[in-house]
Amino acid sequence: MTIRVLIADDQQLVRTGFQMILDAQPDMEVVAAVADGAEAVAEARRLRPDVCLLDIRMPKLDGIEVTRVLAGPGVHHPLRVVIVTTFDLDEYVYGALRSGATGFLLKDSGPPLLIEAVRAAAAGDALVSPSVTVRLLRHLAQPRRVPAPMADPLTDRELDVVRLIARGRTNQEVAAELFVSLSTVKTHLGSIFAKLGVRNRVEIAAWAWESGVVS
Amino acid sequence: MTIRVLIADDQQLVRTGFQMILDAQPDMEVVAAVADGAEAVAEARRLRPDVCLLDIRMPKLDGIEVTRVLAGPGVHHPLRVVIVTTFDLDEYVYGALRSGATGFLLKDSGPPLLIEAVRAAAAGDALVSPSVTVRLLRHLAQPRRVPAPMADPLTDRELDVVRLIARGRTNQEVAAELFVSLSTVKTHLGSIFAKLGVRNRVEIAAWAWESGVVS
DNA sequence: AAGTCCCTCGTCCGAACGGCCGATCCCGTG
DNA sequence: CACGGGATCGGCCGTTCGGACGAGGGACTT
Repeated sequence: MTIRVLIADDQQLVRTGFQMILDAQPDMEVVAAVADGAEAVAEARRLRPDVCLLDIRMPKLDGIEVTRVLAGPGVHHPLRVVIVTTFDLDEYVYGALRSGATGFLLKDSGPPLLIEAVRAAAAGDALVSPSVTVRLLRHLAQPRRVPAPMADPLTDRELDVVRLIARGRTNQEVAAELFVSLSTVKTHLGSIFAKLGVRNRVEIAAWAWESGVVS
Repeated sequence: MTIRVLIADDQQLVRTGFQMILDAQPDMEVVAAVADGAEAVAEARRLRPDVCLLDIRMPKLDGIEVTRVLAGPGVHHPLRVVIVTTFDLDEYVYGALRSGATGFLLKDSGPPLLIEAVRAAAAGDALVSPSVTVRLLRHLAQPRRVPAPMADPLTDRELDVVRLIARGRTNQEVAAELFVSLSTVKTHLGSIFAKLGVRNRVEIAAWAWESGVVS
């Protein structure tokens, strides 16, 4: 049962390099090597490989968009996709993994990791580059919400206001929902501004989301 | 610069197996191989290895407790710890990673993964077994729901505006940061209101936080 | 060449916001 | 009892926001 692999990268050297590494494995076979996202989609649909190695930076369609098409939600026969990129920017990582990728490799990874990533993807598992994984783990292991002990804590009433503000209510609506007058809401708002050290209601909302007051 | 490794596992065969694999690497050296958690702590403090391979199931102290002692928060000179186990139960995974481990390997992983995991840990990175990673990713990608595929998606420029708005910027400040006029910002705002179906900037912020556009 | 998006910019205007005063009431604590 | 803090109101004023127009240019598709 050989693993059939598709490679998509706009750099010729990368394509051939990956192909040589993978073809040297007895249980792997590169069935296509294309240079842009549109070709990747077409060939993937035609050849139905087990695993797709996709670069992020590609002409026409980038790797994340290709992933969304091939492995995203709602796809009937999703392919395993491993994103391979030079950049490890957070936006790429989360975008890729959200779009349905089952792997994320940096190009500075050695051949062993590439091979293991393909093998893992074929098995339905996922291998992520260690330098990226360490950041994912920090996000996972640090859900502790302690932004600032705040010298002057908000009162209960002020928190009521904060919660409604953070949901997009206007001062009028807050007043109505709390059964107080508009003036009262504005007074509370003033105290909140001072205590949080912010200048407008959107910053209150941002603080509320960050600190977990709303979710 | 050889990587000095400590192995802790209560099974003799596993210890020697790991030791043979790692000692075969030119850049690695096993400095100790112990059979229980108490010994692991003692030897780790005495020899100060670069990486510790810890089993979870061990007499006296289990691998997670050892990790907490050697690499947990508040430790002055934390060691890199890779947890190696036969079981991939979720409790173990999260417990291990929260306690400060920088790697999580299943014993069914091949030697290449073990070697890469040690190398990654020594470099301050983290490698997690693919079969475990895939579950971590699901946890990570799940809360990122897509409430509505949005018939009319935001353009790149509109997303720029959304991100700044969500951080509490005023229209003036957005205009300045994007090098456009106030009118342009307001026009974009209008499109965003229509597309998201919201009525004020705070609801934009709330949408941005919920959808993960900002974090 | 025509059409369609997207980005850009402008004006006018009413509503909402935020800052700054001050004020009353209640309920604790010292 | 006096004091302080929280919650509740009111008025005034300048700034910001948001809606509703119109309009030009650049890029891409047909």
